[in-house]
Amino acid sequence: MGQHSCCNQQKVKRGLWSPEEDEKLIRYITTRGYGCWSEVPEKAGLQRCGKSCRLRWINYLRPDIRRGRFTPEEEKLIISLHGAVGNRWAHIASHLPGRTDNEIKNYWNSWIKKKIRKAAPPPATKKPCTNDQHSQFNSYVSNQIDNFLNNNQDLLTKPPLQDTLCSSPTPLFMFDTSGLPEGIITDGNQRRELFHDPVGLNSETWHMNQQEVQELNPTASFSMDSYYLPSLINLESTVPMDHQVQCCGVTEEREMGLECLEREELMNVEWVESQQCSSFLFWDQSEGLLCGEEIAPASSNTGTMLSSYP
DNA sequence: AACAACACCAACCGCCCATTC
DNA sequence: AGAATGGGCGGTTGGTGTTGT
Repeated sequence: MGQHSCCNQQKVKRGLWSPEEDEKLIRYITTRGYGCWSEVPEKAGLQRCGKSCRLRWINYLRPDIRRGRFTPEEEKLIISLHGAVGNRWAHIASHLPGRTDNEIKNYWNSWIKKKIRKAAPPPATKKPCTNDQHSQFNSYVSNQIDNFLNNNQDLLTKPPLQDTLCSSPTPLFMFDTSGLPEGIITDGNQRRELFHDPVGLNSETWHMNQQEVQELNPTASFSMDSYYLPSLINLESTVPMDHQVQCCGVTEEREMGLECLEREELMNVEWVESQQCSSFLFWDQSEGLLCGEEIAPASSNTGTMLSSYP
């Protein structure tokens, strides 16, 4: 297919938008709304392609855009979400009201570049990888862990957690959840994963999502009766004994989303500490990074740092 | 003060997918 | 059914501002 027809026109202007163009686009959108973007340029009197107009509006002009530096809370949320879903910028952006996918992507890329530049050579004891993809992915996850640790120094002073997180010889993998309907999946005899949209998270949302799951798959089952810390509950009851599960938390109180993952059995778990927390990263001995976030209400006294040893 | 290197980020590109014809 | 179209998304580029020498 190639380029969009709207962008084939020779007369379309490219490059930075002038204040006059912005004004035209704002005036048009605020009075007429946006339906068909390909019609916008002509009707708004702009020498741009519709796609360019759409991008300009979404990434810069719309009134609910939140500009300025990312707050530490936003940074941590991005880290968590990126750990859970990877480069799905639009998905991540949907969890940060007022932020655009482009902004988050730019932030992440410049941040990664910075980290890579600063990164030390990999330790010699690191398990060799079988292929380039594996290597790239391990490096990628290691960066995430590194970043998370850098941003949570105060939480990572406990030797067991710090040691196991930083020096684990285990190759890291992440479950591929792409292609699964957001909200959930269950497959009966393998691992079950539950996801639900954190936007506007509340018990109604949670129960509504359970209902949606049931509609999607009548065999789906739910072990929690509350949306509080379902991941921990499920991990504790479902990860196999010979698996190592670790969790580090973020104590900032904030509303966050939830990526919840269930495993069949979880034994031999040691709750290292109990304190309030709202964000977690989970590792599994064989699977690596499992998921990136968790939610806990301010009043919760559930545990935050979890580690277990085979 | 001048230049180079770096960092940031707006904008574009190209691909994919859903919808329409 | 299949081509055309439009919207959305992630990757990339290039201009500009900032920092370092």
